[in-house]
Amino acid sequence: MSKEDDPHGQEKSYGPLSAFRLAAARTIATVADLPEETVYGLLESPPRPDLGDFAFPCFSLAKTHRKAPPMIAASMVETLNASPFPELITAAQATGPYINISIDHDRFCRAILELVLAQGESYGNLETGKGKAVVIDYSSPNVAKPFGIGHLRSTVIGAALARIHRAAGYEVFGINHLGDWGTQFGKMMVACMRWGKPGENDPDPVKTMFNLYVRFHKEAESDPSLEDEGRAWFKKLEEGDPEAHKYWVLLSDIGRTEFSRIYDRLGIQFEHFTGESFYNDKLTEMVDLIKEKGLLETSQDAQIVNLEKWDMPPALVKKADDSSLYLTRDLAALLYRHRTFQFTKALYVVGMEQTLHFRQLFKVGELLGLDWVEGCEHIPFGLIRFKEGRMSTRHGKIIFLEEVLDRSVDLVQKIIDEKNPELENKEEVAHAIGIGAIVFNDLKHRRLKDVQFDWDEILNFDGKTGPYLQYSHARISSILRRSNETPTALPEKLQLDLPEEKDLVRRLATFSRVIQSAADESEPSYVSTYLLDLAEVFNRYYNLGGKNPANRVLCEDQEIRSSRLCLVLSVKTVLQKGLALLGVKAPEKM
RNA sequence: GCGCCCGUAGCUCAGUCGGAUAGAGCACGAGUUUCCUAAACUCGGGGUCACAGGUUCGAAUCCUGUCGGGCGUACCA
Repeated sequence: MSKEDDPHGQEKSYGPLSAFRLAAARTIATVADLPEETVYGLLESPPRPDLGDFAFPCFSLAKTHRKAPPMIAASMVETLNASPFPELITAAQATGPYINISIDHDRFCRAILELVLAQGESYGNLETGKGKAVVIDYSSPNVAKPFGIGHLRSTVIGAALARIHRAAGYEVFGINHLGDWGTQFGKMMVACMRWGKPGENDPDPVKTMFNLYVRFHKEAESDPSLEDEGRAWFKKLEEGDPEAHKYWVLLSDIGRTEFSRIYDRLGIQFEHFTGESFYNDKLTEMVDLIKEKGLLETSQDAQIVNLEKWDMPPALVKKADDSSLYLTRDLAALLYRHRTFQFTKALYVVGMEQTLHFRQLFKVGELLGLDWVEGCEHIPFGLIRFKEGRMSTRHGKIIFLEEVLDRSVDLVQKIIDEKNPELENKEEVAHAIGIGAIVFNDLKHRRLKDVQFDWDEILNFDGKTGPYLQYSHARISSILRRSNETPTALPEKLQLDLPEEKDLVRRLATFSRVIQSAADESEPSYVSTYLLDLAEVFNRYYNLGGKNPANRVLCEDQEIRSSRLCLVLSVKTVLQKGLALLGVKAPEKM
């Protein structure tokens, strides 16, 4: 219960809501005979908005008061009602074991909407990360393989985390730790030499590489000497063999070109595009350091760090043939990154199957006495699987990301032609929605869950999807266009009396907290879920106008109309901002 | 074998630092458009929160065990 020791910190994290929460806590504290901070920490949200804005559970008082919680609640509310409420508080009522506090609705709406209108797209931003640098290693595809749907996860989760951390005030360095080094490169060289490398005029060099990759692994099953040959060529590459280097340039260029095109489509930019090869000249220093600390051992001709004490298999630093491994390069990268960026946090957005690798990596860092390794964290995520089982590039069982994007955009194109054929810049919108649907689909579930690839589901644009959010945004844009006015300030008297309106404002108020927890837990889906809830309330609200024109935003009464315009503009701002955090565009029309 | 992750409606999931009647979407059935974009909205059926113990005033949530699925477990990344 040490959380309550820091009311200031909490005040910050509740954002614009904190003043009201504090007032509620103060109110309860007077009758509960508890410190204000304790009450502040215990406050909950009632399950239904009509019950009130803050709920105080009386269970914990049962022992000291020697009474049943509902009776405590009732008698405390009686006391509260006997004298006038403090500022910002309008009502207290006992419902079972809870005291529900209602806050000053007008002041609340005014405070929130004023803030959103004033801050615009920076609404929700925090300063918790101010002065801190965070390094995010994400996407990091293997150059020798095509970009499959499986790579989408690291890419979009990492990109979202980069934006979310920026919104939380951090300085972010996104790094694409391209897999452009390692044994698999030697294997690709062997494949090229045996079966022909992608030529200069190859229309689809990626496809050619993919075929070579699959063929190599198929033939290696019956001829294991291929593997040895691959390892030998990688060793040559590391030793600076010119022929090996030539192949390396050819292959990594093909990969880089392909990936750049995909990142463009996804709207992702990296601060650093430094692959594993970048650390080739930094490996010696790393190995020397390990040796210096007396951690290096020779085992079965390989150089290792023994991690038996920590119930882990040994960390392999050098292979028997003295060439480097994934871990060697990651250790070098770790050192380099801290030196270069002085990070407080370093996130590795890499699949869950590599958990052991990162445990070993961080443990070796710790053994080397690098105390800052504490700030390093593996951010794992679940696999994308077929219904029939695992995807495997080696066996050619893969779905290309570009195919998914293409099909999605095509389908959106068709839907637009059907629903809104007059739409200008159709292609641009189709791109925004088609890509957005795929990206959002990947970010709407909690990271750790395995996801099953299903064409029907990924190309479904109804319900809890990216297009649903974009559609809500477009609806608001349409209202604002028709209104012929852009609200810049709140009207004298803010009139938002529908329960849906209050609900919307309440949700707007929690946006910064959502960003905070998404950053703290590296969980972009918090933002997705939040946006879906917000849009759902908005759409319900919007549909009220279908039955009764007085409930429309663009209603007769000028004052109500202005109030509602401010509200929906705020909702639009948050939708747009939230989608932007996830890497999804929000078109004005669709 | 051991380690990590997951198990909530037919399907996909939210809810998980314990709290009020376990919520959505998809699919299925029935409705809503002379009126702010029907990619929307409303209503309906549908649940032993994998199972068994334990802690607690209170457990989908915490602990232990069992079962089921996934991943990993030295020269791949």
